[in-house]
Amino acid sequence: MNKKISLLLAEDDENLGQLLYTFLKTKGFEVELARNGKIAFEKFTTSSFDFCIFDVMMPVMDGFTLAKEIREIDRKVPILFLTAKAMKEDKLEGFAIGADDYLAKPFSMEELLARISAILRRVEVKSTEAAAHLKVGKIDYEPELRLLHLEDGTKKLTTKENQLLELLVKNENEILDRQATLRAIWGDDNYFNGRSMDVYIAKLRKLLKEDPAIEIMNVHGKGFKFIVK
Amino acid sequence: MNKKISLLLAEDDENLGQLLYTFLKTKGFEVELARNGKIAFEKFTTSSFDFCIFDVMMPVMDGFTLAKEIREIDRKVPILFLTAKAMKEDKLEGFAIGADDYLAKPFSMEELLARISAILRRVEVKSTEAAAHLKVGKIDYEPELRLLHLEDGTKKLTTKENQLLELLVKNENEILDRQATLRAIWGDDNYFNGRSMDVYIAKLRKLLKEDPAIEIMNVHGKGFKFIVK
DNA sequence: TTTTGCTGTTAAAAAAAGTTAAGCCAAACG
DNA sequence: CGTTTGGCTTAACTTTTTTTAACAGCAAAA
Repeated sequence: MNKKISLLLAEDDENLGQLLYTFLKTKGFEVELARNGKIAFEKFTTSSFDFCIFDVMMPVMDGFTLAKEIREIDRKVPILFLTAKAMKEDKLEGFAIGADDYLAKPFSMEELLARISAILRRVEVKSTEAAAHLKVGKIDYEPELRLLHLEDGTKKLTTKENQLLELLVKNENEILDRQATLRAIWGDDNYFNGRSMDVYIAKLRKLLKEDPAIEIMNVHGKGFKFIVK
Repeated sequence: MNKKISLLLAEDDENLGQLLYTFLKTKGFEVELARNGKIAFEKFTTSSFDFCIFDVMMPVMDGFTLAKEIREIDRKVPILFLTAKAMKEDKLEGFAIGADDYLAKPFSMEELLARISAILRRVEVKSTEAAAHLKVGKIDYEPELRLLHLEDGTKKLTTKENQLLELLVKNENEILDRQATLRAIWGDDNYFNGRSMDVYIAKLRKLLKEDPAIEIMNVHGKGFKFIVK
């Protein structure tokens, strides 16, 4: 699916650092861990990040100084501070620098995640997608516009046709689990929705049959597999 | 250059409401105060706001419900919750809905202001570039003036035409939920209003058809999607 | 091999949406 | 006042999209 969100994490405490690193990784972020502000700043300047999480108290270069430096070169990247003390002055200083949020230790992982999401949701919106064209064999497919360009003209896909084909194509050569797909598109994997899905598989096969290199293969009891030879 | 930032404040407590209202006014915001969620929602649908501050506990319609309704029609507007209890579950629920921040009573005015600023800074960058002003190819739309400039003259939109088009444009490339839209514009999502909306969709399509890059796409059972290719 | 469950396919039914026109009501006009 | 006008809703009919039904075929288990 979408590109992973890259996250710069600056935390000097080994334990907490590892914990956060692992947690955020499992949540699907791409994470860089820096042990102090200086290292973090170097990382920031050499590659690019979508989000920053900084501990305030760190050796060599503290979180505030780091944030100030970064704000000089990037006015927009969201920054979230972690701090041991919930001191109001610190808090205000952080916001003044341009913090986006502030989390006092101890905090729960859930809460951290919730805050990251809250901030990212808005920032992310526009930055994404540039109308991805999927070219498979003779076929040119634009999921965003629900268009399937075939040899004999362009077919406008219906909502369901498009959702299903998009999932199939995005999981090319992998098994698309039947139940998971039903839940994803129909919301429920009951019998009738299953039959409905089979009907749509038949429709897609009919549409795609002009390209013999493409096949929607059934994996009995498991799901379907979109294959390009 | 800058227009005042408009702020929707939903707070049932008379004292706190007045206090916040006055404070925010002096800080240069344009503030609307609503005594409960229902009134707030009506205000939100009739005029437009840059920022929302909602008390969680309110009669008639609580802050969470209000936020949910608003998120259906505006995925981006920042929402900050105020609550008497600093309960973690509440907090998480708020973030899940798409809150941007969360402030537990009692809080200082300074802190409130700091948080508003922190959130706005991020949002503002985008909103200036975006503007509620659509200019695509031949079409130029001014929602505030209800004017649609086409190749062959300017069309004055009616109230409903304008409300619907504005919502569509503001949610460009995203699904505009059918029911939420009905509640936002018609106040009720019954069958007849639904048909009425379909009639307006047809009208808008007819108006916009001169620009082939624009499409109002239907997402069966969900709503409509305004697409600019 | 037989049975059972899963899938392929086509057709019919149902639901949602597209379109056009008629009806209704309130504000503006004569 | 009666009439016109504009905006919105309701109605009627059409088309599209999705679901359900029916039956045939095939795969795996018994």
